[in-house]
Amino acid sequence: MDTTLAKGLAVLDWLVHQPGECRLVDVAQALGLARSNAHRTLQTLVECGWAVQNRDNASYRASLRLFELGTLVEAASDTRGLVRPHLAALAQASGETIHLTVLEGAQVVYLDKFDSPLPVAAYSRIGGRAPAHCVASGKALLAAQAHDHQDLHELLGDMQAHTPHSITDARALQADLQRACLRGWAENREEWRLGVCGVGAPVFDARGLPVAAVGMSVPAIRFSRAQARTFGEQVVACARDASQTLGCRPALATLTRLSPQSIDPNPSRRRQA
Amino acid sequence: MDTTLAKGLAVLDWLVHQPGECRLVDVAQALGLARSNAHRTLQTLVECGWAVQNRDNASYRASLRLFELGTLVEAASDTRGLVRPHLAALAQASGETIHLTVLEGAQVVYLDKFDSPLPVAAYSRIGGRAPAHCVASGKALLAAQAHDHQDLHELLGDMQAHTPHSITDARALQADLQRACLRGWAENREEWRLGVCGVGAPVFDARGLPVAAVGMSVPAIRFSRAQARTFGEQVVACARDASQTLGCRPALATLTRLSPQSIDPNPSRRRQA
DNA sequence: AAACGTTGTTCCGAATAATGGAACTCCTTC
DNA sequence: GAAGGAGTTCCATTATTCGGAACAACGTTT
Repeated sequence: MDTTLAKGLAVLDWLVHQPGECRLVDVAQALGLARSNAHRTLQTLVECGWAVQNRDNASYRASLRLFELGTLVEAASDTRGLVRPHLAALAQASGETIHLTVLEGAQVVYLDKFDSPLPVAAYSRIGGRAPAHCVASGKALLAAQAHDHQDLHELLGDMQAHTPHSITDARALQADLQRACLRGWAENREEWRLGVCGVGAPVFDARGLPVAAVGMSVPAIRFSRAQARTFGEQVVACARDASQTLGCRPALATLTRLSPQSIDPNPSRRRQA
Repeated sequence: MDTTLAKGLAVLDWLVHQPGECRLVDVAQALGLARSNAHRTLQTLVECGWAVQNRDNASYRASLRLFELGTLVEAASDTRGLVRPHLAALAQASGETIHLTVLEGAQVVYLDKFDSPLPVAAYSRIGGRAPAHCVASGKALLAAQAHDHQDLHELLGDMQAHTPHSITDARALQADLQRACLRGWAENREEWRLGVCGVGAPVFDARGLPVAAVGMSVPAIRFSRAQARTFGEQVVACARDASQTLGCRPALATLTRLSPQSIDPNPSRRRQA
C-alpha cells in the first residue's frame, strides 16, 4: 500500500468536501499530518493540476479537473445522454421522481435524475450513492447479474438494514429478486427510507449486459398494489425503450428472460479475456 | 514533490482516458513503470476506492468516485443549476450554441452547454477546456478580473496563437478587453477556431465577483457587425438575469461598470482573510 | 499433452524518497 | 514593536518505495 498516494487522495477527497477554500493548517489538522507534510502533498496536487492555490491567500481548493474527469468517466459509456430522453418521457408520463443508476460494488450511483413536481421524502443527488440491496433500481441490477445467493453474498458482503423493512438475508433477497424476474421489475417497499417505495428495471446494452437501471421513487401513500403494477409497467417500458436505443435486441431487453426456470442451473465462472 | 503521489494521479488520469478496462501491463508500459510498481499503485487506488478491479479478469478501470466528486466540486457553487434556465431561454431565443464557462488558470472549463440545432464548426464538451484569451466567455471573465496588462501576463503567461486571428500580446488583449468593458460583452472573431465567432458576458455572484460567463458561439457567416451587436445584447441580458438569480445587485451585474475611466488606477494587491 | 509465452502477484535487499522537527519569513494583532 | 499564527524551507533520520527475480495461473502453440 502506497501510503503517500493514499494520503494524497485523502487530502484531495477532503478538499472536495469543503465548501470554500482551505488553509494549510486546516488540512494538516483534519488529516493528522505535519505541516511540512501537508504542504508537500498539497504542492504536488497543485503541480499535477488537481488542486489550485489562491495566489493572494495561499489557500487551496480542488481544481475542476475532477469535474473534467468525472464527465469523462461517465461519458465513456454515454448511457446517460442516450437514456435521458426516455427518462424525461417517463417523468412526464408518471409525474414521479425518476432516476438512472449504475451498480458499483454494493452500491448504486445516481447518474441522472428528474425530480417530481410533488417532492418525495427521499433525498438523492446526481453523483450520490445508495445501498443496492435497498433500492429498486439496485435490485433490478442485482437481479440481472447475480445468479444465486452465493453470488449475492460475494457481491454485497453483509447487508445492513436501513429501515425495519430492509432485507438483510441473501436467501431472502434472492427470493425477492426471483419475483422481480417474473414480474419484469424490482420493487422497494420502504427498505431504504421510510415512506418511500419504488420500482426499477434494468437497461441492457448492445451486448445484452445490464449497464444501468431506471428507477422510480414513489411516496408509500401512493403505492398500492394496483398502482405499483402500473408504475412497474411504465418503468419496464421505459427501460426497454432505453435498451433499444443502446442497441439491445428487444428479446434480450427484459428481466423476465432471466426468470428462475430459464436460469442456467450451472452458472460457471464467466470470463471475458 | 511527492513522486509516488504524482505517479498515482498520472495512473488514475490515464485510466480515465481509456475507453474500456485496462490490464496491468498496459498501465505499466504506458507510464513506464515496473510491473510490480504499477501493481502496488493500482492496488492502492482500488483500496482507496478510486479504481475498481474486475474480479474475473483482474483488469482495472476508474471508479465512479471521480464522477461523484466531480459533481460535488461543481455543485459547491451551484451556479450551473441556477443559471441553466437562463441558458435555455437564450438558446431558445437565439437558436445558437450557448455555453456556461468558468475560469481556471489560463483556461476556461465548460460547465454547461446547449447545442444549436444548426451545428457549429467548433467542438466543445461539458468538462472540456479552451484557452481563455481565445474565446469570448474567457475574455469576458478576464475583462472582469484583470486590471492591466501585467495582471494579464501574470494570469495567462505566454499566450499561444491557435488561428491567425488569435491575440498573443498582453497589451493588445488589454485593449480588446477595454473595448469589451465599454460594449458590455467580449467578442471572439475566429481566434480559437477558424469559421467560429462568439460573444460572451460575465455572471456575477452576490458578492459582486465574476464567477462564470455566458458564451454564444456563432458561425462566422452569421456574424456581421449588426448581428454581433444583437447577439451581444442578448448575451448581456442573459448574464444580467443570471447574476440576479445568484443574488447580485443589478448595478454590479455588468462589465460596463468596469469601463476604463472607472477602473481603480492603483490596483493594490487585494487580500481576503 | 507438453512446452512456451504472457500476465498478475509476491518477495526482499538496496536505495531512494518521504518524514517531521526546527528555523525562517511574512502577516496580522495586540 | 512585540507576540502569535501561518506558510514555506531545510535537513538528518528513517521508513517506504523500487525493481529484479521467482512464482502461479492461464492461454496458446507445437
